[in-house]
Amino acid sequence: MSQTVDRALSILPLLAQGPADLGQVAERLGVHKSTALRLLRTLHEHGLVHRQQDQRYRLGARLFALAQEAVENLDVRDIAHPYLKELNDECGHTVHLAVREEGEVLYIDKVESRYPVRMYSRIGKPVAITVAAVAKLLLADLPEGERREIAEKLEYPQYTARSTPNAFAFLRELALVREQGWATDLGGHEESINCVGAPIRGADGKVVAAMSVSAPNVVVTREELLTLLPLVRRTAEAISREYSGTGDAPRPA
Amino acid sequence: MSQTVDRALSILPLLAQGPADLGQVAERLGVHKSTALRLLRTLHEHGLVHRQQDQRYRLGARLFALAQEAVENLDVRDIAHPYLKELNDECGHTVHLAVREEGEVLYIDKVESRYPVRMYSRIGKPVAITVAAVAKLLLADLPEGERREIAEKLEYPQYTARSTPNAFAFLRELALVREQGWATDLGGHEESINCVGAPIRGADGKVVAAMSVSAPNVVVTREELLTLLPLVRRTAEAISREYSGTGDAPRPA
DNA sequence: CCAGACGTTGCATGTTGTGCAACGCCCATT
DNA sequence: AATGGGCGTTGCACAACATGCAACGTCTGG
Repeated sequence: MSQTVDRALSILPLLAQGPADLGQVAERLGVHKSTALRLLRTLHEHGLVHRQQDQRYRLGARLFALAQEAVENLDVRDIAHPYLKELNDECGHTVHLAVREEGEVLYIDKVESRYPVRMYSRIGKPVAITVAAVAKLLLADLPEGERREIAEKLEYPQYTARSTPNAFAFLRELALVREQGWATDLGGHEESINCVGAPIRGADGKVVAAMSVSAPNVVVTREELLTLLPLVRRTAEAISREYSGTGDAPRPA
Repeated sequence: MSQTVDRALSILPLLAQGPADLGQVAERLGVHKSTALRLLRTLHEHGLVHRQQDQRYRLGARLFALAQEAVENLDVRDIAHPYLKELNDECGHTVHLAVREEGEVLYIDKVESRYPVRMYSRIGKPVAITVAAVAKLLLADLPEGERREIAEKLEYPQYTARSTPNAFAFLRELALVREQGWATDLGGHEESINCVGAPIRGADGKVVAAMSVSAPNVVVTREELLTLLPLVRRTAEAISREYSGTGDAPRPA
């Protein structure tokens, strides 16, 4: 919509492919050299473009700094919340959002069930890392070495008969979760409570958070809860798209 | 230099701090809302800016993609070569450049000594990973878990009496290298050859390559070679700056 | 020593970006 | 249900600003 800016921005993908000199930039933009020069100068002043000693232009460090700063200031919670609420509207159960922090997995958001029977959890509280669906999702994304290291250092409390018994079983579970792209906790923490969860990924494909839907047996059976899996996964994917800044105009309805 | 582009680019750092709506952008730019709108639209079309469902603007995925593409298409060798040549001009010894690739460390550039006595090495050839200064530099930057894993899988050929004897010694050496920011190989590969090396880092601070200066005892003693350390380190830092696109107008002389 | 290529500068032209004012929309308030 | 305010959006007249041209300076290679 703005010709000047449009031209200037067109330089960036061009330089991303590799260094180029003024003449090449001008030619590929279809403008006069002096025009290209002024655009490059402006980009340069903002640090988006760097001039190497052979006088050619390259993308500059500022671009990386901006990308990094943007990621740091991005709050998954802000972005995810409306989606979690919507999911809760549709299924009625408790919805959790969790992240990994310093070797623990913490709940950072929660939308309460509309059913009278609720499960115990608190925002900011570490989750039962060896059994919770969100914990499995977050750990499953780590490289194999780290997974093993963590799994071996953990304790495996037997909350119920279905709790993950040991590191070996946990690692096998993580491998499964990693492959299938979703996770469950079927009575592993409290005998009567089941969860299904899915991962939320950032622009680089790494898992940055995990969400899950939890419900007690008295409300829905294990099988009924599992029918929600497609919905949960779709929601997680929508949050991922929004979080990573991919795909525009989400649900213009 | 170009007002329109200047204004448009000023939006980016602003959005890096967090999402903002049209009014906020216009105000902080000091322009009319309609102007800000057109700038944002242009940025949006190029994918640098993303609109979330609450209508606010954020930095978009394209920014990350650009940064990533730029890094992938950056060739350390291209950038480093003139510096290596210059270093060789100043000290006369053989200069090497190496990178890590698939668990090996490979020489990717070399400037030959001007002295008649030369050391054996070939571009593209894997280096003696347990003793070479460049190998130590590249491995020392890895996270501790990976260092240990690699060290334990390596073999430790006793090229000379000074070769690294085993994984334990190697890990201790890597820790030292990591801490001091430079590395040596004092007769560990060939009894009569010594090297001093320094790391080359990318925009994110990670070591992307390593360089070293090598010379046989018959030309300079160990101690004399070590006096070159500051020069080697300064050169590596200059390459790092250039490679990461930091700091402008390198050596306008 | 000269020719060519490249980056750079100043300037006159008119294209293009600008601010204004008015509109439409959605949400919150009464 | 009605109303007001906030926000994003649009069309337009004006002139500011980006544009291309031509000329200059510099460096490199023949």
